[in-house]
Amino acid sequence: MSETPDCNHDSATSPAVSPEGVLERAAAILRAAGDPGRLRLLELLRSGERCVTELADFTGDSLSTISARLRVLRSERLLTRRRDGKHQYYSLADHHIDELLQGVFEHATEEEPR
Amino acid sequence: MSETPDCNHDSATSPAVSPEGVLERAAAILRAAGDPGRLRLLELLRSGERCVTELADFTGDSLSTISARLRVLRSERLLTRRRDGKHQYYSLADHHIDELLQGVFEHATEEEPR
DNA sequence: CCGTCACTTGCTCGATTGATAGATTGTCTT
DNA sequence: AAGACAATCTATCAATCGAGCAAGTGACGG
Repeated sequence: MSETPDCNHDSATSPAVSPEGVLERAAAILRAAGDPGRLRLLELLRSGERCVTELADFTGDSLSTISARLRVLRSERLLTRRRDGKHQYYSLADHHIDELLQGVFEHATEEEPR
Repeated sequence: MSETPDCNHDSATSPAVSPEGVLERAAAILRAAGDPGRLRLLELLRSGERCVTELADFTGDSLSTISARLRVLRSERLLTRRRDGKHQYYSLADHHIDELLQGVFEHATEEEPR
């Protein structure tokens, strides 16, 4: 039973690892952003707050589709919203999100052009 | 047909938007990283290259599960691998990935303790 | 208060995903 | 060349996801 693995990674010592909760949280954020439809919304919101109808106009998708996407993003706290009369104005939750988007887009841009 | 939406976002002018390809690429990266199992692997690899068996040991998952996760990450070019004898050593594809992970974990850590 | 505009929610359906077992390939060691 | 070990591949299954439609809610405007 006692394994003596052939593979001698000389007790390479476990690297520090995030607690389970943080990991789940981080994964949830990434997954929420990891859909083209939702990512487009995040990108649009980088330039400031927008209401649902505006976003639907930009993307050409139905109101209810946009609303559903926004709900996912908001449930992972990537977005906040604010009501003004009939309108709900959505915006990025904080500057971390903005930086994250910046980073991903840079990376995607520079390896894409091939 | 000509709509005069009640909503007067005074021609808020379309924000600049990434070309479709970049958006898809960015979403694919995020989606690949957006799974707790895969994200854990990425995190482990931040401290240097590891072989599949090592990773399986750390996480407690089966070899074939780890291999499948690594495949997804590699197919999105978040990882590279290098063979050395019987072993395949995986590592992060570049420093952008490392920075991205850093960013996400910071964000997840600071809002988690709620 | 009644209608309209701006969204949101509930539901169903087809598509994608992730885990797992088992067969297979590749690389030493002898 | 045979056997053992490392890793990958294939096929299957359940679970989750995203789109779209239809019905529901909330805030004005008359």
